[in-house]
Amino acid sequence: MTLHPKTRTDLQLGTITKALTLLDHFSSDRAEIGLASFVRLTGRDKATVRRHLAELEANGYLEQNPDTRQYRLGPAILRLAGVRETCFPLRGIVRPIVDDMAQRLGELVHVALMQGDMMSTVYASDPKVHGTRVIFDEAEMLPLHATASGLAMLAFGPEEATDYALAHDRKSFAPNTVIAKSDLLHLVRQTRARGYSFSDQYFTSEIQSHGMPFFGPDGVAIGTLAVPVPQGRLTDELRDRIIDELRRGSAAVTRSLGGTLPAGFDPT
Amino acid sequence: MTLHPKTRTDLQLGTITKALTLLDHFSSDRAEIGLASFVRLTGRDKATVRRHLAELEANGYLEQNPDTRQYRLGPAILRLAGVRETCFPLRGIVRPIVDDMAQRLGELVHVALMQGDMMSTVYASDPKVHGTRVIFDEAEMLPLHATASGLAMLAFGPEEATDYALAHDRKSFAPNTVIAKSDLLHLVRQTRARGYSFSDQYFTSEIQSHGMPFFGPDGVAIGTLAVPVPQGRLTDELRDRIIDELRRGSAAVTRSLGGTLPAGFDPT
DNA sequence: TCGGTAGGTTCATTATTTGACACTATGTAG
DNA sequence: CTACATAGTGTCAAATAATGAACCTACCGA
Repeated sequence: MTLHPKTRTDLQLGTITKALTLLDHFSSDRAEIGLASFVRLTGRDKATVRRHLAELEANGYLEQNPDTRQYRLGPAILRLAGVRETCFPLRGIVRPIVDDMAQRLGELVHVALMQGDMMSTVYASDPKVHGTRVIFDEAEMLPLHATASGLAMLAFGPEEATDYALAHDRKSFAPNTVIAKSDLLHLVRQTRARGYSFSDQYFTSEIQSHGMPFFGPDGVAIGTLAVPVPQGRLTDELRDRIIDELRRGSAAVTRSLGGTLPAGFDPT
Repeated sequence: MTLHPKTRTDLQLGTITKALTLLDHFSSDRAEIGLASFVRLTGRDKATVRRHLAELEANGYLEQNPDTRQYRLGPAILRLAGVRETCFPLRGIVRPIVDDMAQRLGELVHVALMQGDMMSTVYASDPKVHGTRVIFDEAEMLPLHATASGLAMLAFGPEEATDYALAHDRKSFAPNTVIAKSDLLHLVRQTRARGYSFSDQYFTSEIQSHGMPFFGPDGVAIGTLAVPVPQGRLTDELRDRIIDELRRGSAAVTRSLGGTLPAGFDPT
């Protein structure tokens, strides 16, 4: 046994990963990306990138806009998403629960799943009752260290995630983003102790957010519920209602997914 | 040197294609697939398959069921589908149009997109008014030569698709499936001439189906609308109504997508 | 105990991928 | 017109990454 702890500079990229990484550059803001842009984004050679793009396109994961010659996500993805949702209807399960929460709170409620070292949105329910609303991009990936969802995940999710988040450099997103390792550790412990996470403009200015995890069959968190609120609207009373809704929502989602709440997590 | 003369019939598949092909084996019936099953399905070496699976999993395209150790589609796909739908909201555009059609007809209406040498379902609207209904698997890929959607595509889609479908062996799905090249060509010409396709139990016994394409900016078909009906329910009157709805639906979808109807296609 | 299944790993060999460079072609802004 | 951006093709030597046979472990039923 070599004792090298996970020292790998983690960049042993296979061809598959290199190609799939290309797809990650798409977002709501970047619907279409051209060859030259990909070359700049990845730093790889143009010929290589082109080969990858061509192969992804041949498989339906990309398609080319005939006018601009830029690439966009292809229909194969829709099909796979359909299969996934048919077989494992997370979104469908979560939706009624979250819609109810949003309705009662009058605030946006947001569901995210752990994915690699980020979180990806599964569903967001906006009750649309206030004039000022949280602008939310469903396609954006959320960092673990700077969001209420992420903190809840770090506190109750798989250990590897916490280790990773602590070991790597953290980007700053807003003036309040917590970067220092000791501070982050403190936040995680605090989150574990009280059962919910709180982000005070860690990710977005003027947004405060509460988060709580839901759990898989082994009592490890697999995703989160979160309620972001515009700064200033958050009163003590609203906070209490949010925590209460999160508790009930977390239990409901966990139950519906066939998961189990871990011993230390008691949504009294 | 042992030489089993490699009877390689397959084309030069890149690593990326090999890996992505693994994902295609998932469907509503096959929600989870184990390593051994993949080996059987693909005929490739176990170690190779395992590496591909691992790399797909690392990127979130697969995840492993902790209990069974089988693989299922992962959350990355949901995210990409979200981006795709945000940027290019085909499903959202198509839904109201198709819902209306289904409502008026009282029959299932089905939207599919061309993808490679198959068609994949984008949306299906079931008005649920009859006792007997068409059972429809949204996740299934449809062959070009044996469905109303496929025939409409062959008649009005890119030439390459027709060439490919005619050049390759065709599978039989039901007693009526058309296999012979000359017969298929005849069907395609007929479809072109009258502007809609008709499948009399080519794909599924007891199902008759009418189809019509919708078009992209260049006047080439990019997808289809189809109305499958249980055999016996299809009267002349219903057929006329279906054709009429298809005509209007095809025009509406084409318009909404910013496409143009080709010169020869006149939905009078 | 055996035999069959399953998931997962190792490592030397090999062949696929890679990137630099050169070249075409189209579009567009000055 | 030039100058510079874009997309795309082709070649080829070098390096890296993919490969498959064999091996290991664990589980299950007889």
